[in-house]
Amino acid sequence: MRQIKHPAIEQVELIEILYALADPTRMEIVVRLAKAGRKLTCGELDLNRPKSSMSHHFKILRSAGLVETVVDGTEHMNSLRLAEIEQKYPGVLESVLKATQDSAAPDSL
Amino acid sequence: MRQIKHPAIEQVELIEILYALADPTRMEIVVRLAKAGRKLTCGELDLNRPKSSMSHHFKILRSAGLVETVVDGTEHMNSLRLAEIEQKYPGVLESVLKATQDSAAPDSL
DNA sequence: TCCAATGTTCCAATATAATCGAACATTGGA
DNA sequence: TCCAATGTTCGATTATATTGGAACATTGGA
Repeated sequence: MRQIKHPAIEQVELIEILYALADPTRMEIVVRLAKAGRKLTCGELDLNRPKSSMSHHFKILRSAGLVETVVDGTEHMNSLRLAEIEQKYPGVLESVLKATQDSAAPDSL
Repeated sequence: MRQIKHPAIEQVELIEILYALADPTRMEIVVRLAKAGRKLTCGELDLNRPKSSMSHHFKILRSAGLVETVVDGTEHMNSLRLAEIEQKYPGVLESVLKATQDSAAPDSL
């Protein structure tokens, strides 16, 4: 397998995006990718879970169209398809990311 | 049971909202409530499913904080908690609703 | 060529969710 | 008081998702 297949933005479904985000592990991955603003390997995204579990979640994130993975040697570099998704579903992903920022350790709680 | 309990907006979790929306039946309910712009009974929202199934989905929509139900005689009037959710999670619900409008039977496909 | 590193795939086990018939609760009206 | 209407709850069944160990594939370097 040289490179990994991803759905074209045309066939990305809103409900699949919502489903993919509706899991704490996957949400965490998405949030970290957004914060990083650069491609991250699965290893860098370590969430203290077995490789097979992480791979499972990445598969769902990819098939939902949220994450793009490019193979680089033995590593897989992951990034958010933020711009594409914003264009097709304006505000959806951005508002979700914004909401996670706001609720994450605010000044006073 | 006189009236039904709902979570306060403070305890409404983003991930619960996403989970609740990530189901075709529930998404359909939410979209119809949004389009109606008024309170609807479960009956008016008929999606050709048994009462017990509908009740199950409404329970999830309520516990996620998306839907408010007030008892009126033998009927249960349902409405979207759009304003509250918009205030807590700006853009999330609105952008999702917008996305469903845009993709629903556009002029050319 | 051999090997370590990075992920994926396979598989089985467990957990969670959806479905829906039947019984139940509540209400308002005849 | 009885009954029909509207939903909820219960319980069982089925379907779908998550989890993680083990084996596998690919790559680059020693």
